[in-house]
Amino acid sequence: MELSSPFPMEAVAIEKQTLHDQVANRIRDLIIEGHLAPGTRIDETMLVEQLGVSRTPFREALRTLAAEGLIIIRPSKGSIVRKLTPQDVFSMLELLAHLEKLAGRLICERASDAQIDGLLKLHEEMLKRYREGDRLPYYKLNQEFHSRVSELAGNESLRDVQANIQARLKRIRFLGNSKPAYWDSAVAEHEQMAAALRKRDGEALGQVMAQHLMNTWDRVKDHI
Amino acid sequence: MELSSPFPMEAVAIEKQTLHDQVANRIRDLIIEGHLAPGTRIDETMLVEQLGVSRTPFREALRTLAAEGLIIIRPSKGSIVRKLTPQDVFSMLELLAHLEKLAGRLICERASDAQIDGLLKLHEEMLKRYREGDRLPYYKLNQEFHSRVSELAGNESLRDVQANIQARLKRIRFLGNSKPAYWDSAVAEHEQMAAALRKRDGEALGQVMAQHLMNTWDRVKDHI
DNA sequence: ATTGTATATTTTGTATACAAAATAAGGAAT
DNA sequence: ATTCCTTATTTTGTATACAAAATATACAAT
Repeated sequence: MELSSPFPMEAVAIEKQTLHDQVANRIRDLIIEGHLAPGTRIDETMLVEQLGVSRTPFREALRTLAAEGLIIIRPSKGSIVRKLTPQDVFSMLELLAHLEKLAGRLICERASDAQIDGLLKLHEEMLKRYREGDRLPYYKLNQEFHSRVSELAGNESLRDVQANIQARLKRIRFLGNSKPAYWDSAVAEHEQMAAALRKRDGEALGQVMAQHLMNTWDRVKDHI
Repeated sequence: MELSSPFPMEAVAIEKQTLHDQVANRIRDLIIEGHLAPGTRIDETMLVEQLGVSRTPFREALRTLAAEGLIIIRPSKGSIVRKLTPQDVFSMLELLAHLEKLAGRLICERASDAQIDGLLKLHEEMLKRYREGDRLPYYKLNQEFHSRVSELAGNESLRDVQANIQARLKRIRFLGNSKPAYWDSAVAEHEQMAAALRKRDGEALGQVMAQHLMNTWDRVKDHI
């Protein structure tokens, strides 16, 4: 069923940022870093004041964030930071599992040796952080690893969807790494990924990645 | 690897529409129905006049559409209707193939008999239109069929992503049904889906659906 | 004719102002 | 005290106004 992608990859141009974009980024960070907790009402007057912009770009930013699924706009009743139900998280992880399974298979077919090498380097970095017990850097490298796998799969839509879901799950997954035992098992799974990568065994890689994501459900489900 | 979803399905409330939403819907229709061709610049002054709204809700609608991938906002240079490159379409179909493969597997596990029956009824409807040569109604039922498969898979994220991609491909897929031979083969594939559905054979259903989508690439690729 | 440059016009981005809706506050009646 | 209703106050939605940027136009110099 698989077709090898008939298109090469290409670079993207850098665009200038409008106020709207900056505001969207700022709010996104506030949400992801937990300064705006899920369920919190988004106080326009306050935030507009705090960010020093007028309501027009601010509200445009809200539309963007709503479309991304980070907030919910209730007509005439204000916006709130979206609170993920267990159902939401499960469905996102289930989907992500399949997306990354696909990505895993595809990179083994499509990525260059150098690119695979880059992934393995990233993996080594992660291991180092793990051994030294540096949770935050590990976490960031982990995000980077998964993003890059999706990136290198050579399917832009896949990358976009993965990025969106990963962003929305960011906070929750961070919490999931709290228990040491959880971290150990996650690292073990990453070791398996690295092994599959070295062999360019797409089937195995996909399998491990999917399993990894479904295990993530077990690791995070009590934190919701 | 598969877990059966630990959550039941539930109904959703109906929300009132803001002006912004109405405008977004209107423009979406204009794009999907081809009144605003891909690549076309979106003339704010003209459309705002035509729709009888001010620029504020109009521009908010643009943000929403941009987040959905239907238009592209180039800062200070206006918005254009997004033109899909062959790469874009391929990547969307490749992804869609995997999403619907997953959906096919899941409905066989999770959907009720009545729901599967509903799908088969829809299929019969489609056949009738096919035999009578009514392309447009067939096309609409087809969209409905694929949407409902994703709906019944019981994974909200999957449904959302499928809906988004399907919407963006709407026009192009319509064009793909032009040649009679193409239509014949698409219907043949749908017959296979129905057969798998009747047996609740998720593996087979997923397989056919994925194949169906990859064949769609062949059916549409010359229309881009 | 072509290129370049200066000026006018249009288009886009943001702020403010006003209207409508929702929420909160203040009593009166039970 | 609790419920209901009425009236402020706040919050949200939309329109308009102004600023900045981009594009088009006109004209001169080569």
